[in-house]
Amino acid sequence: MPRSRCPKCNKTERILKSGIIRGKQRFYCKDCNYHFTLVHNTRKSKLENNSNNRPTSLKDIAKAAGVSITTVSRALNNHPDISKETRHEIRQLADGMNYQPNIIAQSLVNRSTSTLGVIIPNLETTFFSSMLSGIQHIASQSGYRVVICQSDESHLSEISNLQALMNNMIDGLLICHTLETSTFDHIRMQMNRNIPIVQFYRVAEDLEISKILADDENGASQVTENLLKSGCKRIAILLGPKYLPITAKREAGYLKMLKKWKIKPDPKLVKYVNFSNDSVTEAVDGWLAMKPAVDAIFSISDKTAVQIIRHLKSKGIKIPQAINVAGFGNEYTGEIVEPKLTTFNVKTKEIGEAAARVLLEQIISKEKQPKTILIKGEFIQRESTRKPKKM
Amino acid sequence: MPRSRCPKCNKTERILKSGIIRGKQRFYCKDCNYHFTLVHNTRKSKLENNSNNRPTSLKDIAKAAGVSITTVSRALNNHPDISKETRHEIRQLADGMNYQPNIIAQSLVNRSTSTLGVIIPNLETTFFSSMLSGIQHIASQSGYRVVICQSDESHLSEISNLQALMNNMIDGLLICHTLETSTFDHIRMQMNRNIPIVQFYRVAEDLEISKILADDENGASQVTENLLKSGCKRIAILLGPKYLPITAKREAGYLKMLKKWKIKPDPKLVKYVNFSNDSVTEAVDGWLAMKPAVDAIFSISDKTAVQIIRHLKSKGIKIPQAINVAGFGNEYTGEIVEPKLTTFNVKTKEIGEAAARVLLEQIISKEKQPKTILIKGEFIQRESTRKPKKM
DNA sequence: ATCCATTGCACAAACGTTTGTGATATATAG
DNA sequence: CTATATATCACAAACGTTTGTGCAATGGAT
Repeated sequence: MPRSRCPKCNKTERILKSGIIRGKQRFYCKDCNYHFTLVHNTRKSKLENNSNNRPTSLKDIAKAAGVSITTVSRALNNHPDISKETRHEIRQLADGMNYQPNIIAQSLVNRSTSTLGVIIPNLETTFFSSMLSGIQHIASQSGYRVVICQSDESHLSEISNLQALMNNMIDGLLICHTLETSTFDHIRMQMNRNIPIVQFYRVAEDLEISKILADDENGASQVTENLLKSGCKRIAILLGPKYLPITAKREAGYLKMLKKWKIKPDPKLVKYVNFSNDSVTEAVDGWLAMKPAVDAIFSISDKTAVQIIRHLKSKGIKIPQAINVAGFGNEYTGEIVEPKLTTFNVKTKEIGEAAARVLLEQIISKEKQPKTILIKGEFIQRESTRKPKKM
Repeated sequence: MPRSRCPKCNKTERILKSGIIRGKQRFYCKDCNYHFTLVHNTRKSKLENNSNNRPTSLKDIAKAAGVSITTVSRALNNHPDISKETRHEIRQLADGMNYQPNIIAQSLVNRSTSTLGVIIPNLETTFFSSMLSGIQHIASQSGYRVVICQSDESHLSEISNLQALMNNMIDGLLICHTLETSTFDHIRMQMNRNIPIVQFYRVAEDLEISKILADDENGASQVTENLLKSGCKRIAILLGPKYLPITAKREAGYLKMLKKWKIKPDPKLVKYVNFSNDSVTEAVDGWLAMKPAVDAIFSISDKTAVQIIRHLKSKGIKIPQAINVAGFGNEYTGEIVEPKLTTFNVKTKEIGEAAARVLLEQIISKEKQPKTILIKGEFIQRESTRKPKKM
């Protein structure tokens, strides 16, 4: 039999039970038509919460200083409305209380997180990690944080990373696509959001966003030209998957230079591989069997070039006397391998820096006009190819 | 002459100007003692704001569905209070409106950002970037983002990065200290916050936080032992700066093994360098001049070991016939250099993974008990040292 | 018909900031 | 002394969520 008292009319008669809600008995006063639950703890023990070890907030400082939250906020942000004395006093207090502004709350109200997102295929090779390093340095100079995701060369992973990042978390995105990525609808879907996106190194030509490119075509031309100048006639070229813009660019540079030298390109000298060890050695062995003999191999990357050098050496083939080998990228191993690798210096760190700069510019200026930047590289003559003859 | 009407008493007499505030004239009604400014635009044109291209929020969905924000939130979070039908209906609507929850707002109310901070000396060497890769993979598996900072081996930069990250931005921190860092007050200052910190690779022994360590002492012992077994008598060791725990550990492992073999350590065989090229070659040249001759050099890192190999080769010294060279770390270049480098495989990626795992565990369980984990490595015999003799 | 339990939703506070604007005290001019 | 300007501060809304709890309708048991 309910002996509860109605909080409104203060009567104990005509009080009926009105169900159990979340484990607690509810009552209903027929007189004042009021539903209620018997609450013992007086509305959250908020005062005890005070001793909770939360970081100090503006509210804490305001209470300590005897001013309003507004005043504290303005004082710390040097707003002219606040007098020099209060400003100083509050800053002292804030320092004393070890105040650190809550960036999350700031982000919420300012609608900006000072954070850049980066999606990159991989971090374990210096080629990519140095790009990231460039990005990070530029970002940090402008007070931006960098959150990174590795796609591990998986298209699906790229998509899920993209979605995870674009949830209001970042002010801008830098992306270098995976080898698998040949469609770009996932990017298009995000382009209507107000978050600028910049592609770097591996880009999709037809998207209307900014791109930072390595000078692939010109680089491939330069490498090819140097091989030609050194007397090579039959230059094989090892490329990546056919659908990659990078592959197309380098092939174009290669062909352009052959044409300039009036050498008829031989399709058998062009092979497309997926970067696996086996596919590389298979391609090389194919060339070795050819007649007339191949006298130079131009490889898509330094990594594969080093592999080729080791493979040739294991077969007793002299480099560069019998075959010239050139790489692309200028990774550190190219300096270590013997003979030292002739290559093209793709300035990876500069690419990262440029990408970050372009992105920051777009974030700050809110300018949407896409921009394309080509980072020039440089040919590096080392020992794995013969020196060009004087012309 | 002011002809304004008081909004309160509706009179036009006895209205005085009362200053200019933010460019607008203010008035003062002597009758009702009321201050006011003439406002033309009726309290912010908020309705126009609606067409603003902000991302859809719960409020938008609520309005479209004709329910409350609470209901939408609960529907999308599968709260049992909401009926299956409404739940489904709202999810449809949300998908249609391309709703993405605002992570910032969620973070604010949940007091957690699902973000890990990483401070690492450098990203351009695979040694560190592979650690980062390990961290990133584990974090991403658990749905955590990773924000990175490079300290560039600068202590001051480490400190400023630390402060920048600890502002409520991250749920936990992973740090690998710089070479310069020998005091740890900046870490201690942050330990009372509720953000767990885990040190990896380069750690401060006396801090009461979790540490992930490479098996330096044991590794150095193993390398030394293998050199001894191959017949070396005078093993020189190149170490980093003296105050680094890593230096101490490796020196200890080296000395321990000498003692076990009853070889009296020669202080001249131990040198401390700062990793610069010059300091390394200087140390090596010093050893080369010694009598009795040094027959093995054990180098603090693979990078310096490769340098040493190139230096010795340039002097025509045969490796390993005249001098054995061993490295530490197992970087990729060790496989490329000739002769291939004997080294100790510090499992960098595993260190990163373990660090992330320990940190995540602490974040989730709120357990504060520090944990120390040793990641075992393995000796790798290659060509730059003689094979151990059968014992 | 009366009482109670369950279901399904809404209200409002809270997270920690920033910021537009109101309000008071004081200074200055006439 | 009166009328206006300035300096300094406070109020309250807003950012987009989550969540404790209130309330009404429905249905079942007595």
